Amino acid sequence: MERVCRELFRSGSDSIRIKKEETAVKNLMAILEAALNLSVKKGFDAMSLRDLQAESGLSMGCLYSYFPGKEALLHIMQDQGRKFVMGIMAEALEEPAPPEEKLEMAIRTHIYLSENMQKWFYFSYMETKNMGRDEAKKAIESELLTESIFRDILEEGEKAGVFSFEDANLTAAMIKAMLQDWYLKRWKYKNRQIHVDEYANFLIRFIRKALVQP
Amino acid sequence: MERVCRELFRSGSDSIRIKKEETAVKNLMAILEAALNLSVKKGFDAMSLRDLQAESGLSMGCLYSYFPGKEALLHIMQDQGRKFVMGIMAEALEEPAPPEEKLEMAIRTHIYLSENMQKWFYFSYMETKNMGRDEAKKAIESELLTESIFRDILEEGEKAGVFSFEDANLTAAMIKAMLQDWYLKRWKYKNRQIHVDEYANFLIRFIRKALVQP
DNA sequence: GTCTATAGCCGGATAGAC
DNA sequence: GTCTATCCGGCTATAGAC
Repeated sequence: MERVCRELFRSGSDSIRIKKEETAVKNLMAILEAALNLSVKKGFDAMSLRDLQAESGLSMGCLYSYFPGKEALLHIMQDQGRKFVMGIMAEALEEPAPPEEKLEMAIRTHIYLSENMQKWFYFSYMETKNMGRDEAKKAIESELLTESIFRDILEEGEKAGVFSFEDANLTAAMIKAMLQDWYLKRWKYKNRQIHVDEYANFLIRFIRKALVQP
Repeated sequence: MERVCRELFRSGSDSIRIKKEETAVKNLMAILEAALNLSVKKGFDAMSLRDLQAESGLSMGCLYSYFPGKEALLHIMQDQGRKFVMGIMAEALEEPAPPEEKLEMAIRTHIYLSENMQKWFYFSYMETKNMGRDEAKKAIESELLTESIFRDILEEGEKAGVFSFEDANLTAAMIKAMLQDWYLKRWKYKNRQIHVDEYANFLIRFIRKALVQP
């Protein structure tokens, strides 16, 4: 969280009117944390800036020296989160490896990442539709990029003769759908006391079974 | 749609102040259709009653003689839709059949139902979090009920020796996640020109592969 | 049954004191 | 850098004419 906020400050967004890095980062953290909590609880639209003021411990006027308006805040949250997530995914997959290992690595990385950033993933998914055309486009591109990571691994595996499937696109889409269930239906898995390791292990085996020739 | 609205009228909800069935049903259809369209486009919260007035062709005052307030409208939409969907699913699965056929029947019914009622399914999923405690509970129960339909079929199949899997609950959850992708990511499948039959056929084979012993 | 007009409130945004 | 006070527009909801 601190890493994200520091980067946001240093990116030199002219909407931040604060000069001192330490105070800026500290308050940005309070703001984004509060906004995420409230958005997940009641939805970004339903969250008023007065709610945000109370939850973050800052005043109305102070909020506005960190972002120029409510809509801009939504974009900041989406953008910064996306950059961070994409960075982690790319980092995890940069070393070459055989397709089976790479698939497992990609699945595990995504699940553990969405475990640690569960609120952001949930928020990002649910609020995509409320964004303007250009921002919605970025969200879609991001979804397709993640999906293409899996599609590429599948195709590599097919060439190498270790995977067999009908349609790489559809298979990748199904993998993505199953990954998303982990952060979208968290209440369900919590109630059933399914731990993240259990979910990841199950999913890897489930997918592997579907990837072999009958 | 007409069927749902007529039933809503006849259920004798005292919030409907209109006496003549034909006018009531006609207007209810206009209202629910408009509300669904607007909710899907911009979200239920962001839809104002003035939007609804314009889209439905009725006046502000008239709207209020069909439902007592905006929040009540949300509940009506959720409730009526849920009743209808559950009725169809139960109807489709009432006849006994071997587990393999039953599984296919359940998957197809759900996919084609969510194809025909795509907007309602999308709306219902996205707006669950905005509802009060009691209504949210009903939505969760409904999700678990659908899931249990699949879990029961899986367990029947395991006893009969035709299916083999690690965990019935998790497997059912994964099936549900893949069914949901069809109506949640409709833009994706539309762009790729994946027809509903293609999706259903693919999914059935994909799941079947994951249900056999390696 | 349906309409228009209006009450009353709440949210986003800003000005300017400290 | 942060606060309080205030403006203004849009929202839900209702009253009462037709």
